[in-house]
Amino acid sequence: MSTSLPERSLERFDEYLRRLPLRERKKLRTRRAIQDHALRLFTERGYGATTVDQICAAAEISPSTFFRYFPTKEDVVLDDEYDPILAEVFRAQPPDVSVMDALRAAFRAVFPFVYENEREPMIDRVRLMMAEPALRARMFESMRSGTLAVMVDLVSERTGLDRADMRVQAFCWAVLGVLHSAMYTWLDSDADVDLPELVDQNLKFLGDGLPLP
Amino acid sequence: MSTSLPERSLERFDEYLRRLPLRERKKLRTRRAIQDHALRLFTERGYGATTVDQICAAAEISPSTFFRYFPTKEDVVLDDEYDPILAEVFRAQPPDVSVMDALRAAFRAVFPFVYENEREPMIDRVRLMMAEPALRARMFESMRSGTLAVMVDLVSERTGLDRADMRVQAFCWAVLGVLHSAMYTWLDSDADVDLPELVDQNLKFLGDGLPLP
DNA sequence: TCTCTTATGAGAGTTACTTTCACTTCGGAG
DNA sequence: CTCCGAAGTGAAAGTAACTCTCATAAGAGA
Repeated sequence: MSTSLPERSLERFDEYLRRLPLRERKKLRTRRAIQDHALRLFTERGYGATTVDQICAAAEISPSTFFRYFPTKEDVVLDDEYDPILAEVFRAQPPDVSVMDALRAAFRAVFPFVYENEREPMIDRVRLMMAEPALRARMFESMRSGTLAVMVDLVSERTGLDRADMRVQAFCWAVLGVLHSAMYTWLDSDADVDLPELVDQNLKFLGDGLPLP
Repeated sequence: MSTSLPERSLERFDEYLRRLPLRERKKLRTRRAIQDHALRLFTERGYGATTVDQICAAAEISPSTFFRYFPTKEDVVLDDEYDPILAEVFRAQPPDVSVMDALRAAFRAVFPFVYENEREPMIDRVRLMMAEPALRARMFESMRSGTLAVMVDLVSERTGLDRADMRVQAFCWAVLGVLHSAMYTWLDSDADVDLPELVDQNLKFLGDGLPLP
């Protein structure tokens, strides 16, 4: 297995691996190898121009193994798993904090996490997702079934409203909307501005009723 | 060509056709035939279970013709073209009307239009889009590059703000979010409630700053 | 060391989509 | 009316993303 890969915080990762049974260790390593090689090939020669077979050759696995790890080629790029953190921080907010402010606190906690730990690969990934229509669409679908569902849980829980209540749904969908907005704005600035800060501003602006001149 | 199709306001359509040169007429008829047969097959046996070849057989065309009319199988279901109406009504609003209220007026004008004219096929289409993840994702992408872009134009035009201004982007993305919310709520009620009304309520709620108890 | 479970690889098959090329048909100019 | 160019169409072969099946190999537990 080639070692000329971008190594996203390798020490921490290996330390984490050491505690797992060998089988799990190999699985995680394979999974990560596929992702790393795929991301590298995508940025090198483009998403559409890279075939699954090429990724497999680079990662030294068979195509059947590829699809055992990732149901589709698109899923290699989409690897969010930050929703639990979001939920945890949100629930830890004292009850007198408003829903929007609790959400802002939660995002302030979750975004810096991914932002600091693997900044460059994340920028590559987001840039890739925005560049490829198919990936953009998949990311939306992923956020809809993931982040949105979590937010609906949290908001209905905190307000006592039904999950199906129009206000809960509208609130969460609007938040999802400005999250997308923040990501686009962030990318347009070439990741120059601070993403957590941007998200926070967007949420505040949303809570203020989107006042325009 | 079979005539046992759901006939969406056929008289009006034929009247419209009569004014076009023969070539355009045939093209539109072929296009519509593909869509009708596809939608019928999709609802009968499911989206994934229907192959393009089956659609072609039903519409009596060749697969190459199919892809000449629709770049992908998904595009058969996505056939929005209401953004111009939205823009027109929005621009017709007097300058003292707020951005959000102008938008509400625009949506009140555009939604009843599609809603009244082809109610049943539209419900089928939306239901299909929501049921199939791939279609959901594509619809988002379509609204992002279509409706959202139009809204950004309109809002920046009316406020004098730059299109890239964070407030313009956040505003439009939030609106797009609650639009999605309204569609989901609508479908959950089995299209029982009034969609235009639902959209209007959502926009008002958004403009009020999403007040939760 | 010997099973038993589970990950993997090989290969064939399906389907969405692409590309090319020859054929037909329509619309207009003379 | 007729011919000519443009445009729609179909047949067929090709690519790539998946899917399925089955045989093999490698870790886990006794």
